[in-house]
Amino acid sequence: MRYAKNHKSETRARILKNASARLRAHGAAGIAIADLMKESGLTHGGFYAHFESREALIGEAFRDAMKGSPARWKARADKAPADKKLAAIVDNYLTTEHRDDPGAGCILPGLGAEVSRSSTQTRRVYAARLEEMIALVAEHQSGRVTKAAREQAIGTIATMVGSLLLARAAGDTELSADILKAGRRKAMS
Amino acid sequence: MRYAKNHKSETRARILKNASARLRAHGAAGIAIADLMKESGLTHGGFYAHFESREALIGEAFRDAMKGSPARWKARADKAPADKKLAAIVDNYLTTEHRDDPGAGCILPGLGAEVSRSSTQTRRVYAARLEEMIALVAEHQSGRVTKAAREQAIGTIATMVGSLLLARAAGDTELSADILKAGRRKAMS
DNA sequence: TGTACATCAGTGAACGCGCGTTCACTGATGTAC
DNA sequence: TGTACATCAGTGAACGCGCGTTCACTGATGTAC
Repeated sequence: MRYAKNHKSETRARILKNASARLRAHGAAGIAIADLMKESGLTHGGFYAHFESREALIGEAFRDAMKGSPARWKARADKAPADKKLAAIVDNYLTTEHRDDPGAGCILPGLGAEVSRSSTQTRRVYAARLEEMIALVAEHQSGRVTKAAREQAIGTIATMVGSLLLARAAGDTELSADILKAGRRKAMS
Repeated sequence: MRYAKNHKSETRARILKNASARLRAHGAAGIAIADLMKESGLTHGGFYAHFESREALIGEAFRDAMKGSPARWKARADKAPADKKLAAIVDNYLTTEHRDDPGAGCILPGLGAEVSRSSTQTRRVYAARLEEMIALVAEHQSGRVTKAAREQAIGTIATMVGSLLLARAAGDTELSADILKAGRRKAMS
């Protein structure tokens, strides 16, 4: 064979990873096949050897991007001492780095609006991941996962997502720094 | 004259109003000239008698949409008794009606992501309107507009926007209702 | 009062461009015999 | 060992479609003289 055994699956994974970053940074409209393939070191024609269609790719990229946030949150919490797990999640979320690099970060602030216009299946994926995040925050915020803890966790996540959204729109300004700071405090309250 | 004196300006205002609703409901990508003109009762060719370009229209529609939220918040607060002005703003924001009709509502949850990729001018408009909203909330939340009151107001707005974003993505589900409820409580806390 | 011309909101065919998708082809390696 | 053929990831020209934009034209009214 001309290529290593796992060559094709690696190429596919590379395309998917790039698509996932583009999705987070620029939304679905930011995924143009020719650009994406060029970024992945190939020409546009090769795309269809890996994916059924642009639409199918976006579906997969979305699932991939949605997996990222709960995974990163869990990793942050695991590394922090027992009494600082929630703070670790919040403080790593509302940073200027996360604000300025949406392609590497959470998909919720950037894509929430697009999801609300998407298929039922897409929204189920969204809801399932969000529930994971709620459970994770509730666990570290209240110790137990009661109804009240769930409500509090949802409020915290909504504050985090809203703060990042507003901070990103405000760009690199004083207002933006104020938003991140206010969001951190409100989320933990 | 074939038309009333203010006929042209009325037509222009109608196109702009429809564009503003489309912007909030579907983002900039949701504004297609032919569809927009059809909705406004005209054919696509007439568009350029009113606007320089699609890009120019989007800029104006954005400014129009951004004006809406602080205006609506102020109207709600003015109608409420002195001790319930903040609650009036929050409770009217985090409703199923607002969730299900983005075209008539706040532009922040839906368009924040797009704004972060826009021109400096667009972002200045955004920042200016957001400051108005912060001042309005701070006034009704803390009585005075101190630095601490400002921080608290920002947290409240971030919670409102984040909750609406998540609730819209979740659609008309139990989770969505939980988000609206948790958001109302967190925002007021 | 009548004629010729200007005005102007709106029409709809046509153009050009970007982009998703298709498809015949390439070129390197594996396999059959 | 050598020859013919299959395989398969990737190439790049070409196609078709949607959509923003242009432009010659319409048709009703106003104005000049």
